[in-house]
Amino acid sequence: MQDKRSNQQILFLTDEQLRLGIEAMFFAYKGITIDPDNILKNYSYGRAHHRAIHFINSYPGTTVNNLLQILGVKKQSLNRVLRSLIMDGLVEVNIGKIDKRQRNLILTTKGKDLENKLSISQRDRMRLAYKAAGPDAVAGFRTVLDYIVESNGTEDKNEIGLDSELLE
Amino acid sequence: MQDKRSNQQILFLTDEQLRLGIEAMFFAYKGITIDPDNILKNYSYGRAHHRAIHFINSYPGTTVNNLLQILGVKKQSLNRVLRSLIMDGLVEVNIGKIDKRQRNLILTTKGKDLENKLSISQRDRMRLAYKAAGPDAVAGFRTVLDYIVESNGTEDKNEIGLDSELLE
DNA sequence: CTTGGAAAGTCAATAAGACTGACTTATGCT
DNA sequence: AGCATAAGTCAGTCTTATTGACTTTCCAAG
Repeated sequence: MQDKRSNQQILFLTDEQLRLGIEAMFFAYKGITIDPDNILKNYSYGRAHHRAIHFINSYPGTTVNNLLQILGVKKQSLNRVLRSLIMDGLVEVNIGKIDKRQRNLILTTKGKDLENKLSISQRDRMRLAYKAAGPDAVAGFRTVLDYIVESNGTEDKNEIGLDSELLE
Repeated sequence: MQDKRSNQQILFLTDEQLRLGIEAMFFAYKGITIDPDNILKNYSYGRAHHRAIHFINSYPGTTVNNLLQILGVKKQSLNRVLRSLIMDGLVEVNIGKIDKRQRNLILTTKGKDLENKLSISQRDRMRLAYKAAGPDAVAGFRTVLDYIVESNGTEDKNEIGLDSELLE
């Protein structure tokens, strides 16, 4: 019996290996949110504000409904966050050119400044890890993450569309 | 100029690449928590209960202080969660053999059953991603995660010690 | 053997973030 | 004209986490 080993063992898919992977995700996720969390305290903002700022920056001109789908929260939750960001002058709201019911969200200069401050702290941490791990490990890292995300089904990251036409 | 490319480009450490990595972490973390979250609803438990169950399972006989350090929460937060798990018969508390002030926490059979139910749903998802990505990608995945976790400083995952001597 | 400190547990008040449910306003589309 | 959609709102609830203060039990050093 040469191939007595199961496929699981060959691929290191023992329960213990999987458990360690899950645990590593937990600690790593904590790691990349610590710095932004501390920065946000000075603004009386929380992680919810960060997520909104992050994705409005990534998809400028995104609509409220798009954002709701990306973040996976109810509009009442997002609205409270969005309202404070708008009132504080970090997010600008533009009535949709094509569909006037829609609101296209973009970051103001002030909003971009905070986004930059937050993402720099995260990127610095990621950069160190990427550099230490090397290009091949990074490629594998991204591959596995993408497969995990894919397994969320197509309900997420679906139709996020930049809709850049709507902006101008 | 043959080496006009910066090291960043060579290692794919552009801001955009880093941003995508951070975003992938967000969606992947969401992915591996969806199934447990849904299961926990049926027990009127939340993610905090899951974390407690997970780490008591990983480090049987861990003390309350250990758990507080691992989870990074205040004892008032943990206590509420722990109390319900103890009252529901999922966690057993044993007075420390060496230091009677300490409480060593272990899962009961009932607790292990729920832990298993929760971790199976997560492992299934991880296993699929691991299988699809292949062994090399998995190795890289773990390498990068470990470096991110390391950058948390030594305050985390420090002195988690199983203290198995304390158990019997 | 006393005293200071550590481990655990508790009570109370507060806050962020998310939820459900119900409802309004404005606009698009048929 | 009438229904559906996008957005916004009000109200109430829940979970998780926070700070602050305090008690009980026990260890350990003087």
